[in-house]
Amino acid sequence: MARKREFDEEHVLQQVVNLFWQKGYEATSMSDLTTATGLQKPSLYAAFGDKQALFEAALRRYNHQHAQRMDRLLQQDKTARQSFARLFQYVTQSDDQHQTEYGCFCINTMVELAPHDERFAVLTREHQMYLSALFTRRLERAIVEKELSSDYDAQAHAQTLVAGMLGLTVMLKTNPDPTFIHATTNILLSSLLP
Amino acid sequence: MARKREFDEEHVLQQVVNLFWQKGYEATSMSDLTTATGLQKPSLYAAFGDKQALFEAALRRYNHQHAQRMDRLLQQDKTARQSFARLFQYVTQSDDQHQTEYGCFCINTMVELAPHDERFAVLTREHQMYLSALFTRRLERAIVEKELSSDYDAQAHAQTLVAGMLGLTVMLKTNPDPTFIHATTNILLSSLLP
DNA sequence: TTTATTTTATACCAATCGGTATATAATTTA
DNA sequence: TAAATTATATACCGATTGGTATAAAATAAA
Repeated sequence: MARKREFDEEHVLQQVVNLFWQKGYEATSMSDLTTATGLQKPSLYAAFGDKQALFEAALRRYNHQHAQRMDRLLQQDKTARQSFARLFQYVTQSDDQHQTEYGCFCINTMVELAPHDERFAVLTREHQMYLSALFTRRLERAIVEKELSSDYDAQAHAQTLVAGMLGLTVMLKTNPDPTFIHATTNILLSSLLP
Repeated sequence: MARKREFDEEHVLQQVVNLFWQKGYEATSMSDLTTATGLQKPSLYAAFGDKQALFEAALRRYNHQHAQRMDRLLQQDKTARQSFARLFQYVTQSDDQHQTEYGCFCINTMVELAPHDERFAVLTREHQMYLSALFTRRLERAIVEKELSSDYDAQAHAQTLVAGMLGLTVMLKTNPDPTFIHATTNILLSSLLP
């Protein structure tokens, strides 16, 4: 055979995620990516394809990790109310610098690319649907456990919680008064998880 | 004096709004703007300054018009419930092609520029605060008119409605199943305007 | 009409964009 | 060790980026 790769694809891809997450697609140049990863352009192109393919690989990786994180957050507490309180707490006051500074990579892509590229519309929509399914499952469990009444529409409320999380995430980008975020979170939780 | 301008600044600026609204800041080139407006670059630079100043002028124009439209929508119906139903209807099913295709120019800017440019963070935050104030006023009127109970927290609910509208607007960019949008809208209205 | 002033149009600038051809360095199989 | 194969590094490509110098065209006041 031949020479071995000198870099770890997973590690490099994570650095690509962080950069696209922070700056978006258009504002990130291939030069930015070479300096961030330490690789030269031919290595990046050989390993991932062109800029768009690289972005897509990064987004897929992010979505996978993000979904896992959301699921984990929802399983930590006994009640759905506590679970979603923890989830909104994570979204609005995470220690993770990327989460608070740059929001959600998938949401950023929904705004920047989904309206102009059907492939990214599909990719981001599927992630939202997946989150919605996670939320629904958690709410259905709460119905079984008698936390919520049996006529509670788990799916509709799950979708609304996703939309609320989405709105809060975008709102955070303008550095609003924390009381705004607090009040909104409290109303969402108390109104949607009665 | 001297020669007169051959173009109408307001008309040109509206075309600039439409282009930045559709494509965002980075993806819109000065060449795109000259072809869309019919002006040459020196004319654009003389009238509005550089690309960033032109974008800011466009966003200010949009925000002004958007705020007026939101206020008008909220005054058309007798009840707050009907008013916000009409507002969400406008956001999710407007005839206006720009509204449905490209969402909200201000929200797009919150995602693309606010995290990296404090000036746009301020500009977009102030618009959200203004909308929140409009919503609050409408809800307070509903309290006076006995539609809502006197212990209803108008401001907190207004902020939550803004966040919900924001989330729905971003969600729409992925072309989700209309039943998703319908369900979310209904839950938001029934939960936040009891 | 002359003069002063401003807008317009053309052409151009260095810098950067995404992407690649080429050649050298490295490593494995034979 | 020799041959084959692959990754790397350098250098480069045409196209486009935001922005401007220059000069012609047009219009006002004198």
